[in-house]
Amino acid sequence: MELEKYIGVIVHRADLKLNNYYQKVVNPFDITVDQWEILVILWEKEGITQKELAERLYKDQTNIARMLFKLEKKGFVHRVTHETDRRSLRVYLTPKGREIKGDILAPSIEAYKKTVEGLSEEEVETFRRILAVMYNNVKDL
Amino acid sequence: MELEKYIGVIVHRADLKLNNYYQKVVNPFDITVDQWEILVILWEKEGITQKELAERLYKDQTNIARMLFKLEKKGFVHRVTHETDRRSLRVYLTPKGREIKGDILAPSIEAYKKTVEGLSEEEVETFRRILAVMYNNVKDL
DNA sequence: TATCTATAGTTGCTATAGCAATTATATGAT
DNA sequence: ATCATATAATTGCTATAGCAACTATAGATA
Repeated sequence: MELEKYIGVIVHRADLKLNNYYQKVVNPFDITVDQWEILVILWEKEGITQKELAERLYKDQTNIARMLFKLEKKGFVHRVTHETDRRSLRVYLTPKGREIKGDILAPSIEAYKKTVEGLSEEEVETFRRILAVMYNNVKDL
Repeated sequence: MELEKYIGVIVHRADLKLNNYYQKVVNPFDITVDQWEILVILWEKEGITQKELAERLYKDQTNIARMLFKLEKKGFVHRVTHETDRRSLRVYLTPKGREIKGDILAPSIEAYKKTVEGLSEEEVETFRRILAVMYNNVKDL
């Protein structure tokens, strides 16, 4: 069977290219795409724990911790021990972290539009639906 | 804009899950998914250079070199200096590398079938087409 | 209360991704 | 033939992914 027939292969290639492009979009803000994902969640709701952040982003707690460490080092977030559970850390934005929210939205939406250029809204929806089916097909295997 | 609307975000999540599943499929053969991709190409044609392999797989030459080093260490491939261009290395399979071809095909096809379960062949084709459009939309940005 | 178990986070390890710089070899221009 | 440029591969660096092991704290139970 040809390599390009495998869904995993073509999705992986597309993922790399998409990530590459999105990285260029957020580069001016001195963050990575994954760090941007964390910020998107925090812009919506601060004070959640690392574990909650990991669950919300479907990412490994280990990596969330490491990304937050970098975001903290760069001055975008700070972490505070949970008042009633001293094992947990609550994550908050710094002024610098809140500041870029407004600047990053327009280029983000622009990036989305460029991604789906030439496709109808219906096609994009179809794509989402099929991708979700595939995701669910393999997620517990 | 919600995180899950971004194509890059959902494709990335799907990619991780797919890779995770495919890794489990090739685990019994002591290779990674990316090493499997290299082997698929070599099963079709041996003696190509690392550069050609990188181009064929749309991967970085740097990483191809490192993956081949690991495949060589594990005894699946060996590399020979090109006769007329001593900068290049031709990659060949070892008997061990050829051997697993037959054993890995069935589980690979099985994995494909599980991935597209519940989808018509037409839906999968639509998915491929839309993914290709998105890929081309961002590949040179 | 003492202990056992579960949980949040961290550290260490290995994998790929991709970029910059380096080395060795080829090739084209003078 | 010599020198400048291009190319194949390697090395080094930083990023995420994910697993196992470890630490500290919470919560449940005897």
